[in-house]
Amino acid sequence: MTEKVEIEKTEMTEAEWAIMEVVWDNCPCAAGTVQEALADSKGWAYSTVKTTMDRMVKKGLLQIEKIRNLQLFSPCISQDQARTGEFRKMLTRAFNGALTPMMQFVLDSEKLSKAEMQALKKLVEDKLK
Amino acid sequence: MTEKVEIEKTEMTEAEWAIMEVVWDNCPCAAGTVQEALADSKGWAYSTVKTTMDRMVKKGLLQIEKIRNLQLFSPCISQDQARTGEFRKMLTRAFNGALTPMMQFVLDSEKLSKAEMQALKKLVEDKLK
DNA sequence: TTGACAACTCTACACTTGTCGAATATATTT
DNA sequence: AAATATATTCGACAAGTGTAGAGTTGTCAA
Repeated sequence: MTEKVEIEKTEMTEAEWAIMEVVWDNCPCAAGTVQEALADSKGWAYSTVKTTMDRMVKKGLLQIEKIRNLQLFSPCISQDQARTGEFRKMLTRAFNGALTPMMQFVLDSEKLSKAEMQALKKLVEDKLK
Repeated sequence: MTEKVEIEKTEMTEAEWAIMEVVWDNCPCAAGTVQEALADSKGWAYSTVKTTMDRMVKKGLLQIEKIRNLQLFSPCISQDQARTGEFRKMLTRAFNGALTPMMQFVLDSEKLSKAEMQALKKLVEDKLK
């Protein structure tokens, strides 16, 4: 018998990502909370945020738990899952999925500070032990 | 006097990226060439490809050079620029722009083979020299 | 009970993207 | 020149996204 594995799509638009971040940090959280948290940076109206969040529920990015009359949203995917998704997408697209060339590219093109290089070196060495 | 620097948006959809790759490899190149190159993987009609490419011209991703009645497309941004764009976007979104944490995450979550780790180690060491 | 609010639902609209088919224009081959 | 093959141009339409006002409903203090 074949297990049905749900592979969650973690594709998110900028707006969705912004909302997601607030939800990750304040889970579970109401639409109003998100709206307020993003007021400065985005200036979205309540209904804008709410509409987007409702759509995110439909897409399986968020879920709602209703407490009496209040809707509390929580993420359906962890921040790490989302990070992995973003990373993978970038890797696939821009480097054909190949890690080493990607690393090469980063080392060559992003000008890492000495400190960053040292940190990285340590990371690698520790990992190899 | 202030120089006006055009910062090119490298945002691309999946479809656009696929087309871009063909153009990078066959520059300058006609819409038909792209359509044929993607026939197997995408199965798009000629007009689908052409419409998308025209839109890409409007967005500044491609440019057209016309030879008699034939339009030859070339990229306005290099593959490296696009790669950098993708990478940066991922970094900003998922890691708040911080490189070292991102590296940490990759080392922890992507299961690199011994060989990849060795390769990476070498990359870093060479860079540090 | 009556406002005043806060939260939610509905509807809308413009723009982008994915996808083409049909009509035209141009070139090439009999 | 007529027929054939190519390219290009023009809509078009459905989904998805950004963005939000207006109306409805539930809640709480006076």
